[in-house]
This record gives sequence, C-alpha cells and structure tokens, in this order.
Amino acid sequence: MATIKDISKKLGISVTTVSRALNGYSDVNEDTRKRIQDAAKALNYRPNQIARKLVTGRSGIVAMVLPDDFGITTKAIWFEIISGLSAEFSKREMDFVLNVSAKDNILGVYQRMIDRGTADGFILIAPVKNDPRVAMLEAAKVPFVIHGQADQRCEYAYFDIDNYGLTRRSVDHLVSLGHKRIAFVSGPKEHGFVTQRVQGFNDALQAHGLEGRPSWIRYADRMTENFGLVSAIQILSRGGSVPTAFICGNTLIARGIYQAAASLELSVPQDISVIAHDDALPENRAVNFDPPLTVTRSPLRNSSAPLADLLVRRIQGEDLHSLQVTETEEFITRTSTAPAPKDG
Amino acid sequence: MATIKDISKKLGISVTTVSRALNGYSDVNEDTRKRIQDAAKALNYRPNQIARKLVTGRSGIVAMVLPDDFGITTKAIWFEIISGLSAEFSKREMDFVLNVSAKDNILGVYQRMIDRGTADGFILIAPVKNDPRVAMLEAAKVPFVIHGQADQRCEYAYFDIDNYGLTRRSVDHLVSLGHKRIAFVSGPKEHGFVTQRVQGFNDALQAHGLEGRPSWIRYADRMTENFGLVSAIQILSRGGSVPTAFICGNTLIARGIYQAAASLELSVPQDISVIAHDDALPENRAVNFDPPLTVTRSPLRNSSAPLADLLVRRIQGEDLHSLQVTETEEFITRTSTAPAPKDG
DNA sequence: ATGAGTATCCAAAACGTTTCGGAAACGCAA
DNA sequence: TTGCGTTTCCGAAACGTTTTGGATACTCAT
Repeated sequence: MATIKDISKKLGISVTTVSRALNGYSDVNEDTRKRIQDAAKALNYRPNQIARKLVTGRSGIVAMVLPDDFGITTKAIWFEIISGLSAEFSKREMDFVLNVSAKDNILGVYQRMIDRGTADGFILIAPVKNDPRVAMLEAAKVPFVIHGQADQRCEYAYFDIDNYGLTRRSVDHLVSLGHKRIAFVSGPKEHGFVTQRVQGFNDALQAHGLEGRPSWIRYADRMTENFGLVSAIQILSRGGSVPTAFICGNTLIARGIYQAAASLELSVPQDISVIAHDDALPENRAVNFDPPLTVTRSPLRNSSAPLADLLVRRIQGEDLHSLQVTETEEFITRTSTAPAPKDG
Repeated sequence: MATIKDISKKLGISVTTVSRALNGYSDVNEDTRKRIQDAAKALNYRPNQIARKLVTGRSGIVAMVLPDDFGITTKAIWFEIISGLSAEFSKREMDFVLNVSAKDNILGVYQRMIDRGTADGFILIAPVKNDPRVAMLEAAKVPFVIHGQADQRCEYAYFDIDNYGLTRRSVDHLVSLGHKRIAFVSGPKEHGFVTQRVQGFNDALQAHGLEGRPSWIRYADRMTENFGLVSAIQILSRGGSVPTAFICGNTLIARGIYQAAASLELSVPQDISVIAHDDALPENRAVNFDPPLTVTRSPLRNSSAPLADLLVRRIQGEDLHSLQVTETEEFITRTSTAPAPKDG
C-alpha cells in the first residue's frame, strides 16, 4: 500500500507531477516520467481506487444483484453468467460485486447500493416488462446494461440475442421438413425474451399459413427438464391431433421432451422432431443428446465480454444508441429433426 | 446520493455533529440527534462507504478469488459457497466481490487487490500446505479467513469441520458392523482436509488392529462421480481379497461407487457398504440414493454464516485464537451400510 | 532586448467522511 | 464570586487521489 506521496517524497517531486506522469499527461518530461514509473514499480504502487473514486466519481466497481431463489433459471446458468462476468471484469482490473439477496428485498438492495454509490454501474439479467429495477436505476442516473431486452422502448444499453428470429428460423426449418403442427415450450410470460420468441413463433406460423393452437404454447415458471417432460406428456396425450414437432426454450426442456417421448414410446425424430435454443452450457451439450439435438445456438458465455464492454463504455458516458447490440445465433442442424411422419 | 453536508446545511448544524449524531456518539443532544436522523431519512442519506474508507480504513468490501478452472470441486459446490457467502455479506450490508481469474495468475490478482487496498479482507477456500496466498496475505497484514485448515501451524482465522474425526467415526461404524477391509476414496493429496482425513482413517484402522493397504486409498484430482466409478472398479477387480466397504470423500464419489457396484453386479449394502461425507448440496441428496446413503454430514451452506462472521471480527481486529472454530459433523446411519458379508 | 510560445513543474482545492482538540454555556458547590 | 464538571457543539485536519490554474524557465523570431 504505497501511496503517491511516498513516490513524491522519495523523488522530491510534487504529487501533482507524479499523478500526471502516471496518468500519461503530456506536460511531464519523459525523463522524469521514467523515473516516476520506475519508483512506482519499485514501491509496488497501485493507485488507491477508492481515493480516486472520491474525486473522479469512478471506483472501478460494478455490481450485480441476484434473488436468492435464482428466479427462472437453474443454478448452472447463473454460475455460467456470474463466473463469465467476473472473469471479464477481472481482466479489465475492475471489481465485480455479487449480491444475492432475499427475492422480496431486491429493490431495497438496489436502493441501498445506489444511495451508497459504491458501484459505478450495474448488470441486469432477464428483465421483465416495466422492470422496476430499470426505473430505479434510470431515476438515479446510474449506468447499467441489461442482458436481454424488456420491451420495445429500450432507453438503455443492452446485449441481446435475436429472440424473435430464433423461433422464426426454427419454424421455417420444421415447415421445410413438412411439419404442420408445432408446439413451443418456453419460459415465463413476463420475460421479454419469451414474448419475443412467442411473437416470432406466431408470425412464422402465420407466414406459412399455419394456425397455432394456444394449448401448444407452454410457459414455464422455471425452464427445467421436469417442465419439458410434463408439458410434452400433457400435450401429446390430449385427444385429437397432436404436434409432430417441438421447439424448446432451452436444452433442458428438450431433455424433458426426449424423456416424454421415450415414456410414450415415441421416437425422436421419426415420430416427433425436437429443436431447441442452446445456451451452450458445458455440462449439457446438445451434440451429446441421443439423437444429437438440432439447435439455434448462442453460447451464454459469449455474452460476458460484450456485456462487460458495454457497461464500461456506458460508464464512460458513451451514447446509448451505440450500446444496443443484438447478436444473431447460429443454426445447427442435427438429427433430432426429420421430415414429418406421413400420417401427419 | 445525499451527503452529510446536505443534512448539515439543511439543519444549520455542523457536519461534525451530524456525523457524530448518526454514529451514535453520546455527546449530542437526543433532540438534535432526532432531528438529524429524520433529515437523514428524508434525504435518503446513506454514508458514502468509499469516503468513509479513506479515513477509517474500512470499505465494507470483502473479496474472494477463484481459479477459472474451478480447481478440485464442481461448479455446483462453488456456486453453493459463493451464493451463501454473498447472501451473508449482503445481510451485513457489506459488498462481496468475486474475482475469477486465470489459474496461473491467481497470485498476481491477490497482489493487485492487496496493493489497491479496496477490500477489507479475503475469504480463502481449500488451502494447500504452505499456501502462497496465505503467506502473501500475512505479509501484507490483510485480514482473511480460511475455509479449512492448511496445516497444524495455523496462525490464521479459520472455520473447519472435523476432518480427522469424520473418517475415524466412519471407520468405527464400519468396524462395528464387522468390516475388516475398507477402502477410502478422497481428494487431492495437497489439500489439508484430505491429509487430515487420511490420518484419521489410518489411525482408526490401527486402533482396531487392522492394516490398511496403500492401494485402497485413492486420491482424486477432482472429486467427481467418474473418479468414484473408476476407482471402485479398479480396486474391486484386482486379484486377491477386495474391500467390503468404501468411505467416500463426498457424495458424488459415492454415486460413482454405486454405479461401479451395479456394473460389477454387486449390491449395496449386501456385498459392499458405502459411507460418504455429505456436503448436503440441494441437488444431490444422500437420502435419495438407492439405497439411502449413510453419511457424516455437515452442510456446506452452514459454513457461510460462520465464515462471514469470523472475517468481520478479524477485520475488527479480534484476536486470532477466538477465531478458529471447528465444527463437528452429524453422523447419519442409513441403509448403505450393513454387516460385512460372511465370507469377508 | 522584447515578446510569444512551449515545455515542465507545482500549490491548493476538492471529493465525503471521521476524529482530534477544544470552546461555549450551564449548573452547582464552596 | 469563583471554580469545576457536564453537556453540547464545532473548526480544522486528515485519508489518497485528481484537477484547476497558474508559475517558471527556456527557445526563438522580431
């Protein structure tokens, strides 16, 4: 914990000049700059971020707050997000604070952190429509960036995948294989990414002159294997005609659907085709499914760097409109999708 | 982001008095204290932790750094630790920074964070013998607390479970059921908790007049299901006499051993007894094993609160010797352990 | 010699808080 | 009246930085 004063004293140079030398200002002789840099290295000096924050208003600290019930997704997904973001900020020599709190007090925690002013900015995941966290941060003028879009307005920085296009392309693919009856098993209605996917799904059906059935669209509270299993069995064991293909919000749901198919003695892809969106979690790889799963793929891990980047730029005051990026996912055809059965 | 000055101005009272009133000093009239508190609430004032740090030396920030390969354990275990700790510090209105970094640069990250002086203290997990991180933090006189003990010296605060006693009790239990040949499948040799468990294992065998075989003690790099599976098959398919019981470092390993038994057409507990140490992860419950698993149990989650507590007290300067706590685990007998087979 | 321009340096203020060392006002006993 | 102890307040310094607004000295053309 050497300070700028130590360097100043050791070299007999004012703290002003030391500071300016270290921060690369041009009004210091390259010779003295060199001496100062050497002294800094010798003393193992690092600027005290916290003292710096007092005057610049930047602490190099960013934060994320999580409900302790882990909301819609699984712990594995949260871990992927958290560790990815933490690693990105670490690379940038910033500090990433993680706050998991009782879910009925999330807003209180935000308020506290905003008032305290410790963090330069926040990362938000999975926004809902009219998200109160967004309102709060906007009111306090605290920089933030969202993973995903909450609604069309979008007066904030975000990184998102093309949720609308993703289901459209999935439907296109299935229709080209002759499927006419398609189900969609996804996540919680409140979330932006779900409504966008449903929109894409419905629009695609309509574009192909097909009609969707409300009961073939399922909203999960939590996008798990169990939900896939239960949904598929319910949908497939209803009287009348049943879907010949399923689009799944993630690969866990797909796994549930595989199970349901096996239990009902249906085979994938002869009897039903399955396609999913793939977040590419390392422990649940779509390519290892049996049969390997056709997916729209955008690795969750790939979002860490852009999110960190956007937040840093937002903190630096960059304009919003250059900070809204949507990534297009990859489409990978494997053998879980096949031509629709003849009697379909 | 109201400041103390705002309150001072609004009330016509000096900042000194405002500060002292808010911090509960006795030299301020209860009447004015009340007025100040009201004003503070009205302005939504929270002390700027970062400005405070400059003078008190305390930021209310604690940190933990993780290798990005997640070392010996699984992501699920890390997540349990991380989310538990984060929640505890959140309750105490402190900030928990998580830093995951390339594993070959962990020490560099520590150095940087120490020199910066942002965090008041650190939490360390799974120390090894002569852990360089410990040396570093001690040299810099930065408070820290360790989950687990690295070695006997122990000039630091720690929270640990009774690793030595844990295997002793397991052996005792098995011996009382007539077992004479017992294997132990555990974690990496370098880690303190492993050597302690092995010690307890060997001492217990000796106390009962039994002799251990080196090849029946297995050290995993990563304590996974796969390691349990492989180890058990290797041990059980060797010529000569084989163990009638397995003690496992965690329940994942036990799961692997169950699989091995099934594959070798041996049954638990008729042919082999299995006992494990149980960290009580919610997604891998020992009671749901088939047959339910006998365990020594100490929920990982229960260590968050003590760890947070110890760190806070250490930061406050409390003496080391009151900050070294060892918890005794629960012993739960289920049906994965049974009398040794007759021919054993 | 003068003035303008440039290169190099620095003192002091500021950020928001705590803390040190009084100071003022009052009551009360001697 | 004097002196002392309490109670209640406050000015100023300090923490480690950055930034503002010069100041000094030198060069070079006039």
